[in-house]
Amino acid sequence: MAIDRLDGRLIELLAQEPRIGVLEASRRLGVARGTVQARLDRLQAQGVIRGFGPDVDPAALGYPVTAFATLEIKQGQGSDVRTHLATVPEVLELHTITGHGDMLCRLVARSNADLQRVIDRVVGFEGIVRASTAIVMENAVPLRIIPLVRAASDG
Amino acid sequence: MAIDRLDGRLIELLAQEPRIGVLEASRRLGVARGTVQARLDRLQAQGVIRGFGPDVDPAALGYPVTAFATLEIKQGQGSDVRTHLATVPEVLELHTITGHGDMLCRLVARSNADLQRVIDRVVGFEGIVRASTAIVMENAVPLRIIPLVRAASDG
DNA sequence: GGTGAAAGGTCATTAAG
DNA sequence: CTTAATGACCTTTCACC
Repeated sequence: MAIDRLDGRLIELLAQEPRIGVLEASRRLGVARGTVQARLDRLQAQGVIRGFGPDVDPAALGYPVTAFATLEIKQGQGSDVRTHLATVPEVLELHTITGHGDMLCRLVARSNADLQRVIDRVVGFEGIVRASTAIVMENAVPLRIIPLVRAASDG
Repeated sequence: MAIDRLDGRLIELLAQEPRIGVLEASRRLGVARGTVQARLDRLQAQGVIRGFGPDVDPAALGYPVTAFATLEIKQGQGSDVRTHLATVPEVLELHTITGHGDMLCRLVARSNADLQRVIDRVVGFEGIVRASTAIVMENAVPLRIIPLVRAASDG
């Protein structure tokens, strides 16, 4: 189940230089090409590596404002709220969290003013009782995974 | 600055099938190779596409528990807290948010019991006054970007 | 458009758990 | 004995000029 040292180094290498191929990776890691290929296949089969999709920056798309909204949901309306929020493009992710029918969602907007429009659309749904929004001022630690990979592979 | 319809379709295509090359992408989109290559170069130069790093699933690494912690920071200790949290592998991201010296961080742990260890390590720092943690029960909408890309390219 | 290179697959051999 | 790594070979496909 867990990944070993070589898996960890492979993931790190791919994260740092995504453009290198299997052959180049095998050279860098000092192992055979087939080994890298087998590891990659296994990591993807296990679901450790979900894919290699493009990493898109919302700010560069014109949405420089990020916010987190905590939503209080009316009993039994969770499913409807999920469906509703999934239709809002500015909702980048949504979690149900511990607490009395609470959800947490990540939003982006074109500006602070535009955030009002987004929030109105988000909470404009009968199942949502209350919403509390926190605007992100600085992304001190951008979403990262490498340190965790190191920890998981006892690197 | 903004992306057009073709950019949007290209990003979508790459998100759905990351393994396809420039040539195959040009066939699917019905445009010339050079066009796709130029668009890709421009999108990366503009920062819209940050890269094609591997998308790693923390759960598959053995960290199935996710939580969000809101931290209240002592005045003037923000920088030290950032440095401290950056050393904790289980801290996947950290934001400074609106509110009285507040930060929001995303954590993962091996189990609910292990979460206690992670939180202890996170808050075991003098600059942190108070911490409030919400455990994620269900990731109703996984982190996504395609709907926003569609909206940005008026797709 | 042509060409050098790499990806992806299969195989037998060898090493290690 | 089972699993994994290796190096060799092959064909298709792509990236670059």
